[in-house]
Amino acid sequence: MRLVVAHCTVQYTGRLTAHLPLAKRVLMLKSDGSILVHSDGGSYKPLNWMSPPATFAEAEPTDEQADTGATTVWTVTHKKTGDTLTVQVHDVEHDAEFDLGVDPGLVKDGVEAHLQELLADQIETLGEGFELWRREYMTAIGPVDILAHDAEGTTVAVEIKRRGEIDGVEQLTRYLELLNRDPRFSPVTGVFAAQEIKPQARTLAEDRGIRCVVLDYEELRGIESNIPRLF
Amino acid sequence: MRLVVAHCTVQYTGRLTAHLPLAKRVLMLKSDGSILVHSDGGSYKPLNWMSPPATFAEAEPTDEQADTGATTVWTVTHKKTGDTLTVQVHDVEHDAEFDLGVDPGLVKDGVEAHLQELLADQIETLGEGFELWRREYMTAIGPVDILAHDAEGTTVAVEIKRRGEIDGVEQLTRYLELLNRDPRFSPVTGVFAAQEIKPQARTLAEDRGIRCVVLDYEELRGIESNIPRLF
DNA sequence: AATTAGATCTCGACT
DNA sequence: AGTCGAGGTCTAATT
Repeated sequence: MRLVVAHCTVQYTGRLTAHLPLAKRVLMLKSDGSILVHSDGGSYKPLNWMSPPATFAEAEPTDEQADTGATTVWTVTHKKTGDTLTVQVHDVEHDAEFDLGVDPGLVKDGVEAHLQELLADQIETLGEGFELWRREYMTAIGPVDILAHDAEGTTVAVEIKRRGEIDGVEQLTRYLELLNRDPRFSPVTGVFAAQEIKPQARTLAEDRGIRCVVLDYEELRGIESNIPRLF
Repeated sequence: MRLVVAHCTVQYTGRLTAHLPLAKRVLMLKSDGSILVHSDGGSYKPLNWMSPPATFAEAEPTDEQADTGATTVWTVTHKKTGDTLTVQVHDVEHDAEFDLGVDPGLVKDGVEAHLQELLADQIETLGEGFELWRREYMTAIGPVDILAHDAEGTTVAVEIKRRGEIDGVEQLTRYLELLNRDPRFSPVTGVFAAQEIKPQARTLAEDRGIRCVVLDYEELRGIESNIPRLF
């Protein structure tokens, strides 16, 4: 991994052709030959880049390039498609190399799936007398997270999100419409359960007669962990 | 823009929760409060990040954090969603700040659009007696790049790409099916024109009776530039 | 290896 | 400000 801060121009030729005018930028050269060109703004997407596998070549500028102020020219070529990125490096402010090793990588803590598991195991969180009926009940328009029965025996469809937003309410609404057209289930009531429910989503849900329940992840997990398990 | 190379752990909480175990990584802190966490591999997408607008805060580690080796703890919070990224910085190998200024930004050289212009102006490139009829002819499924008539007066639909691949042939095929169902046009023949045509795309096109034409951008532009223009 | 669907998508255009 | 569509998409999972 090499980090360079320098004035540079960049030219890309591949699926499209594009160029960056002369300006000071950060150039990140990875050991697989790939390169990222970042400015001090934007999101995580670089201004320009070359993805791996790629070859990196450093060369003296041509007379013409030297006349414009280039001191070095990098040519990065994609090994499969032949796409090229040409960086004309002008004055260099910083140039350093680091050995990072292989990264252990990102671990995603599947909170939504875990919430569903925990709530299914502790369905009485939604009210006394609740009984779990199905998890991931498949319908024509997708799986309903949880189907349960309340104390009166009425079917309850539960949609679980980590963060409850409007699209989650819409999703549950579609399930409810479908299930309510089926005499085997009708009438079906809805519960929108999330760790956090946005005001807009709550308003929409309650306006549609859907109950909102804020889940306490730590509490659900805490209760769970106190229950001895055999495996 | 601040560049740090350090051993660190990272925790993200927002739409999902995820963490990165202890390892040496590059941390790019932009002046809008955003941060990118890169390893020496992968593509341009960081292992973890926080997009702007965000606030950056640096604090002493708690005793517990210090016990695991953390020397500083960064908390990056998204100003609108409240998503947080927590970086526990352990030993620092490199830490430098740079003033990059505002980047002039990427300029896309619209080669496909330009190719279309040039070919429309020189439609006889496709054969003697060809005459341009329409550019960007709008249909229910999208615009056909060029509609022309050949020497016999038959309608010809032209699809132009910088790089001719299978999806381009599929696109042209859909246009041809549609146009051939319309008695005003039928019969319509197809021309797939590109600077470079992949073998698979050529095979598919010719199998469907679509003619392939490789365009020479420099030549088209050269001829064009020799024609005097008034504006 | 090729295909498909999701993404903390990002990004621009348009309403 | 939201919505829609495309991307040099990238990424992981599946065939």
